[in-house]
Amino acid sequence: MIYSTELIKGTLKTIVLKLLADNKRMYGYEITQRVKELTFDKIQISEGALYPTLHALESEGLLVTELEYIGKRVRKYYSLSPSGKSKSKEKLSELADFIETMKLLLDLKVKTA
Amino acid sequence: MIYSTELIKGTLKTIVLKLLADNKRMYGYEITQRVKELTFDKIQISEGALYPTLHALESEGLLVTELEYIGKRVRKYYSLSPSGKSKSKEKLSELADFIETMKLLLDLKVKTA
DNA sequence: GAAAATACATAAGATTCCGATGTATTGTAC
DNA sequence: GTACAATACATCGGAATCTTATGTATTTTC
Repeated sequence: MIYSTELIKGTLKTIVLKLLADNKRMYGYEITQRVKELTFDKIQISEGALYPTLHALESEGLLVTELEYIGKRVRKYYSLSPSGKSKSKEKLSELADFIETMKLLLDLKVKTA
Repeated sequence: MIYSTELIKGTLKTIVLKLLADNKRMYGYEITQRVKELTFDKIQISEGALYPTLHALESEGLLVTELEYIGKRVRKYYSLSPSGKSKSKEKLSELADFIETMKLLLDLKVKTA
């Protein structure tokens, strides 16, 4: 199944913040691949969506960056700032709560972990 | 908790289709109130979002309407067309699947029903 | 050495929602 | 009996966010 794109909207920031909370630092391309992996290709983040989002999170002060050279190629690592860490927790609990609400609202059968 | 608006994006059509699948027919204002009720005020659908969505679903052939007069006031009832019924099921299972995927991706602790 | 993968980025356009505004009727509280 | 809240429809400008396409360049793989 491939999700209709509108469904994924609004969750991208939360996904990015969560991945960075778990992984100390990641670079953009790595994030797209990790999400693809973890979701068995069901969610594929386009670069046109990801990079603007990363830049936005950075300018909000939630992410900090460091450049690294792999050979001649630049790689830009992102990691959470202190405020990014608390924002990450905030966003995650919001999403968890939202999912609970949607389950109630829609009578969804969601399997237990 | 009030959800950040971006989180709700992309689920409105599914919510509407599900409510109509359960309730035979509903009118716009009723939908906003029902959602508010069912979610304990956590999700409040604005009219500026709902009415265009209803019109869109109607022009896609998923909904049919009938006008009714309550005193002098017009009320527009929406109900699912045959294709609306199958679309409703489709959208619901997609959302259920998406929620599963998000749980995996984000390690969310979601309570059992 | 050609193609695929890695790795960044921007930009035009589409979609979708928010917030405000508009109109009108009906119910309620004082 | 009248002001206010609730009911009930609707549209519109603007904001936000994503899609698709494009661009540049390096590195790996076949």
